[in-house]
Amino acid sequence: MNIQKLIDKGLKLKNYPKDWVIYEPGMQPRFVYFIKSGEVRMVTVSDEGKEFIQGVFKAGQYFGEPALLIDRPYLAFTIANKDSQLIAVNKEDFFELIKNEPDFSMELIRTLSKRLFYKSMMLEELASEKADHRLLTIINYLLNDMSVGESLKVTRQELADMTGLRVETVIRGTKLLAEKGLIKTVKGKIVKI
Amino acid sequence: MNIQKLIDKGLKLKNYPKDWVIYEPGMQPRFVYFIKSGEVRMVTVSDEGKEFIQGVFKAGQYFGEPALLIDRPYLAFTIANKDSQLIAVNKEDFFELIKNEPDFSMELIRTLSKRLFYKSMMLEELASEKADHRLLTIINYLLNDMSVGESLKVTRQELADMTGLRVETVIRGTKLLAEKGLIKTVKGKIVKI
DNA sequence: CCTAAAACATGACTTAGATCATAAATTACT
DNA sequence: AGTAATTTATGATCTAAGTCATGTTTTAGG
Repeated sequence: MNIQKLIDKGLKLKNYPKDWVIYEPGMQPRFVYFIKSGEVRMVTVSDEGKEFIQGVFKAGQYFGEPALLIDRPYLAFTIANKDSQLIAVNKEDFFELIKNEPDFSMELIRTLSKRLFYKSMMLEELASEKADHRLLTIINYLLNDMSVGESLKVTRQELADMTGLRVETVIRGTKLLAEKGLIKTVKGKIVKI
Repeated sequence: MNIQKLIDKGLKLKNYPKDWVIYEPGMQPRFVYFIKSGEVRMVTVSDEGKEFIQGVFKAGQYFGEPALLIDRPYLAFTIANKDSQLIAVNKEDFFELIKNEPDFSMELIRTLSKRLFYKSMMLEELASEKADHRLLTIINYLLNDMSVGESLKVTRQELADMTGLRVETVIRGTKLLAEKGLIKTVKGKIVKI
């Protein structure tokens, strides 16, 4: 979906400062959010306060549709990772979009499929694989759309929050993977080879 | 999607006996499968042979679209749980369906959203919660669309394969949950209250 | 450039759940 | 009904990863 199109339709941009909570678990979904600029993370938090990163969304992407489409309260927090500009599209407008923009409908199906694929992969990992395997899998996933020499700009804590592990375990794990030559690190940063 | 409609279009039903493997990880997706009758389970298997149930599909449902839509090899096995009748719809026909049956497109979006929702919930569980919490969550999920007094017809092993736990852990866990009154069991069977 | 904060590191100890082994209870089948 | 196969049950270890405590290094901001 072209963000400009939404703006042309008269939808308003809104600014969200870094760390702003866009929505919370339990809230009834009213909008789908399109990202003009910035970055948003979607996290669930367990009773004991442990965070799990369900996804990260960047400029050009949108989030919040599944809950809206099946009419169930959100189950995650979405929080601005950086200062961000979003367009909140309400239910009716979103359904209009699906109906009247045939390309969008197809694009949405593909997007949902991609996310489903990622979640299936992660589920298998969390259910069956041990720490190092899990770690290697997301690292490779994150490195996938990067160019050789580039380094991952995620912290060990974030890797922990994506894998359900603890920082210490991630630290020890990356070290081990680097020793085994399965990943390359330069001054602690994980680098694409 | 109405299965009858597909049959009317001239698509052929095919029989799959119980335990038949419909597709395997690594295969290039060519079809979306609609279930006329029977039941299919989708499982991933780790290197050490541990199975994880990604989903169970029943009559009227379809499976295999995500991989097809994003053109990536399957990552799970799909296996007939019972003798089943399926219709394999090829890529072109499936895209036709999306384009020309406006209701189907919307239905597909909803279906994908629902599955995404379930996977997000399970990811949070596997990443952050401990055994008993995980157990209680799927048990409640499974009990959800059942009527009071009815009993779950899944084995402890299947619960284990849905939660990433081991049978023994599931057995001890359900016992504990029953003692705490969080679930009700009758002769080992978990019963909806 | 200097300081504070964030991120990374490492050792010691604890624990939830896996693993292994063995048996009782159900269920399914001839 | 009787036997085999599956499922449930339970105790005894074992171990990967969590937890806690205390550094060191890197990064960011004035």
